[in-house]
Amino acid sequence: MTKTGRPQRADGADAPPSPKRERKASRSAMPLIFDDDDLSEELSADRKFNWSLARGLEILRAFSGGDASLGNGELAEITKLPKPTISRLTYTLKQLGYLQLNPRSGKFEPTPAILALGYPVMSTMKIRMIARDYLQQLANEVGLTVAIGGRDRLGMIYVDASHPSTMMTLRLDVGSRVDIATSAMGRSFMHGISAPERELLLGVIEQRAGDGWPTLRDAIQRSFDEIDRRGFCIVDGEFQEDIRGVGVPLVASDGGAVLALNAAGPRFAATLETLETVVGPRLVHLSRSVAPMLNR
Amino acid sequence: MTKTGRPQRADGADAPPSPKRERKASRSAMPLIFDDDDLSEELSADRKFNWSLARGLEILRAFSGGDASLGNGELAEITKLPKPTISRLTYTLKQLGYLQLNPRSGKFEPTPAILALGYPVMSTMKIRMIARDYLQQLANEVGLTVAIGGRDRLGMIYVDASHPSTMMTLRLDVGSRVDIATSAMGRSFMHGISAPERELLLGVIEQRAGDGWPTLRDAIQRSFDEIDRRGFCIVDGEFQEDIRGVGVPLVASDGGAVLALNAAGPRFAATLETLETVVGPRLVHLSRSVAPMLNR
DNA sequence: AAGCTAGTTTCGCTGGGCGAAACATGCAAT
DNA sequence: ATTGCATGTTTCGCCCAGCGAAACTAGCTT
Repeated sequence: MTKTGRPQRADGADAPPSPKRERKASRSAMPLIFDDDDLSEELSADRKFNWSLARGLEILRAFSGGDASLGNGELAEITKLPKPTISRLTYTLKQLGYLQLNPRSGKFEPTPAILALGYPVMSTMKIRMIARDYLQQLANEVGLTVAIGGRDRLGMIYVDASHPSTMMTLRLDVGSRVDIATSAMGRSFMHGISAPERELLLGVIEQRAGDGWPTLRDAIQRSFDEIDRRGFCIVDGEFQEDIRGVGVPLVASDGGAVLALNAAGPRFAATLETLETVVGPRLVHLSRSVAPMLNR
Repeated sequence: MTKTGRPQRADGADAPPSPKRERKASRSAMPLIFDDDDLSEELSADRKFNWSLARGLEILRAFSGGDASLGNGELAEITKLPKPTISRLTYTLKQLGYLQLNPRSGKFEPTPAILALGYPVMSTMKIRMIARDYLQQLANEVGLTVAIGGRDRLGMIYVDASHPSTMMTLRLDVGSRVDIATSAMGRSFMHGISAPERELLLGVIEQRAGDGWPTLRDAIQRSFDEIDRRGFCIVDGEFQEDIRGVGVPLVASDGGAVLALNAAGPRFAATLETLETVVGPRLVHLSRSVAPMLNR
């Protein structure tokens, strides 16, 4: 506290008109961006870190909250940034074509231009070329969504997803995000990374879990054990009520990229037994066959 | 020129050690970002525009050039920004998880986290929910890739794409970019927007086309005429040798969002006659059926 | 007309961001 | 080793781009 970001306009006295609110930490503290993060803060006072860029990107992320369009006020609310700052950053993003102003509502909405940013990720991931057809085939056979995901903060992002032709609901597509701690995919990913990285992640997850940590920790541990034992883990209803899924780590043979595979769907789409006896082993097999091709 | 961005460290004389290179325009001029753009510059001296954010995003865009990974030097090359600036911005993007350093090559590569930025676009576009099945059905029937696209600078970005089950090559997926001036989709889009917007765009395209403009202009005009006459246009080999496609504007009945549909593939996948008699009319029909549902 | 909500603009301050230059590092060729 | 080159990072001091409190404007609602 005490260390305010920028002072208000100069005046005679120290703080004449507005000593009222506590003045939330600004600039130097910046807890906001990493509300949901890991390696987290103490970028503060980092001469190399560019906050303007970080803040602008945080605005784009704000739309992941589920609202199709957001006004400057709402964005200020979500990001905890002061209104004039939001105003300028949204203006910039609009000029660059990443946001457009919906004239009817006076709110901003993200534009297709943003998708262009993600395209390099998709197009250069060898794994997508390699595994595409297998994913689709497996999805059709088992009647579940089969996906590949990589980590983003405390979530897993689908980089590829195949839906069975029958499934019309639960369309989690490329770019979808599932929780790293309570999903089969997330736990499989954590199993695949190095011990130090894993500890770091678990530390942040613990912090965020609060009281629920002991339960969550045990559940995660059980998933790890499952993977040790038979290569895959099953999570039933933890990530989302009525959703169950199987996860498998996907680690390049040379230790390069770490990803994870999953197959998931609504409970009625698969019995636990099917997941154990059919889907799990199939996923493990898939992971084993494509892992060697991941090497750089 | 002459107006340099920032002076170098203070010294006695005006420019003692390095009056060699011309000092390329910086900061105020900033032609670089909009090399490929439209509404373009003269954001210079705009108190509301945040350059740090713009530059950072430009770095992410640089990966669209086709290189899977880029070093700071290459990025400096591409974006025309000075090396220390690149260094700091890539550092920031790395900290935020959008870039990762490939330890083997020492270069940066984009991460799945970037896909999370685009997800809101995809998930909130009603059109995708509505048109998905139609696209897939049409794709299978005509054996071509069928897609919906929106504009990004001077390109069209696929916001949804369905491939026929038979097509393994030419997988232009979500996030793909095709030229606005030489593709059926791009021309259809231009046909759909308001006259002033269209003129603005054509102005920029003209500039960029240089000598080729008269030819290009006529070709675009012919496409517009086709759309006037029968609702769709066919472009054969202009965007890319050996690719042909059909485009149709997709305009919300209330004049809201403007998008475009296309069906495209390698020449052997469809005769011009098929495009004219079958694919074109089908696309027009599709556009008409979904347009009313686009209203906000 | 008064109140309220949402967003923009003003304004003066200042520290965050900047780039030239120096430094570090890695790899080849001599 | 030494030199040379290429790539990337750090330093350093300058200064203006970006900042936020406060004032203002525009739209609604009461």
